Amino acid sequence: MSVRFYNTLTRAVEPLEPQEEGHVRMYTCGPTVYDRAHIGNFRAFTWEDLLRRYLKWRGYRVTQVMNLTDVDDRTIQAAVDRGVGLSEVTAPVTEAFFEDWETLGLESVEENPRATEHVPQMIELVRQLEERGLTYEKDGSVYFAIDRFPGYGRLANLDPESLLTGGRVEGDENYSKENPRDFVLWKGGARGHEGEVAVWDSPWGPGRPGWHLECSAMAMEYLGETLDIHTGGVDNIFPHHVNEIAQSEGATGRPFARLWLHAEHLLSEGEKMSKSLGNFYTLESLLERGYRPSAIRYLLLSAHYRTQLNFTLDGLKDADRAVGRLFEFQRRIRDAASLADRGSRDGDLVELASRWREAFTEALDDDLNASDALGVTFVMVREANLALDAADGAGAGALEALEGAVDDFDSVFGVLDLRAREETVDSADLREWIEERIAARAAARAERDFARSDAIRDELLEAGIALEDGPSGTRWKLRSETD
RNA sequence: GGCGUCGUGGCCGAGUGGUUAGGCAGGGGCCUGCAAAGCCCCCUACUCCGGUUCGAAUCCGGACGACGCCUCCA
Repeated sequence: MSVRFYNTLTRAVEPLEPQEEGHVRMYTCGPTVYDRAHIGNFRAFTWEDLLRRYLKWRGYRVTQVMNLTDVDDRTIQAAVDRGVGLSEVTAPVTEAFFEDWETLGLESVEENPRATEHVPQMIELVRQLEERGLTYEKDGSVYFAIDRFPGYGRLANLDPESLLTGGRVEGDENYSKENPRDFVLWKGGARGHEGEVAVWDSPWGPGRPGWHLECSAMAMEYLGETLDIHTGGVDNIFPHHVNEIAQSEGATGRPFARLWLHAEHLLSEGEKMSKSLGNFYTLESLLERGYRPSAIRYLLLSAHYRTQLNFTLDGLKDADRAVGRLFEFQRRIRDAASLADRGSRDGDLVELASRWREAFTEALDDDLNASDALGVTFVMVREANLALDAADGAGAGALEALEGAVDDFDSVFGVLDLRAREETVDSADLREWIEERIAARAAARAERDFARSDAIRDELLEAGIALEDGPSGTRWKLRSETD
């Protein structure tokens, strides 16, 4: 079986069929950099990272583009409110965004184009739409006439005729549309303070691009007229993606994207996590509370991307323990690998690793079923632990196979790598002190002076270091602050 | 009102016709100077009411409930 996904456009699961054999061109709706992203925003980005990593693991070359929307109503408003230029608002937010990105172990994508650096491409796109007679101009603004684009709203399963009969009809009251359902491509003029922070020349006079336009222009600039995959959150389906389709296909006459993938929301206190409801956590705030990036990443990935995931601090603790179990397993395999070959069950374990790989692939091939993939991984962990517990457990071949399985797992999920980073103590002085204390304790234990031994253990614990005595000596690790 | 998703054991969360999901918590055991950590074992659920079927958490109908979108939104 091949890799397949639920396509919002057709409401069916379809195989991935890149236009170019083995090369997936993917566009991801990125952040509007007006304010720090919250963990709900990062659910989508983390899922997209899983998608990217999985496609690569499956042997595809991936070219992924994720935009940065650095001009829109909110960024302009923030700049005007603070009396500064647009970039003074967007630059620090963008920087913080990529810090969080890095913290969650998200891979860099091939291109991160900024809207403000692609205004000429957007203007060109509007010109093409104009040539095709899909637009009209009014008071220096250009609008897309949805009546002239057959199939408008198909992605959202919307009937154009009934659009806006029940919802908000007012829309953007600063602009005068022929049809309230039309959307603006180019916002003309320099009304109020807007002109001070965001204005470009255009064939229709000074103004700025409308929302939606940057994604169409930049996606086609870097990936061509037809994308293999377009991703985003479900709240982008309408109007954003519907309008992207209208703009792009209106201009090129060709399908804009073959597969439309949408991530469901993170819930907080039973409702969509959002800035407006105030029920959100930023990554920073979670780290301040002592939660670890590996746990956050794991929790975000542990539910299927098309189901709403209720985000709780208790859930984060559970996730931290689950990552710990995997991390311990990896450590066990690596420690065992350094011991003498003693195995007689290599065949079984090599076969276990191979069965795991098959089940893992099957799960993720099926619309990126991460929960299922985690399930089969934990089954492998249990079975392998069981075999390793046996006296004649595993030899070099088996350990290599298991280590390979864990590496494969993490090249897709990326949580063990984060955990390893978290467990690292950078200070050489501190490491030296810990080793010295452990040696002192070992000496005390050798003399069976357990009072002194326990005092040293308590001393280290006080310093945030937990000791673990094992068959091959004493190991130490950092205590999780949420323990 | 229109469109859509969903209701699984203490919690989280897969599964779409018959066979163990999985994680966390909880209980028991092994290991240990004692611990901790780790490992193993146990814990068998599917909102309700009808229907189809030899058999339904899974399909169909209905009820109730939750969440989202309907031009700020990952």
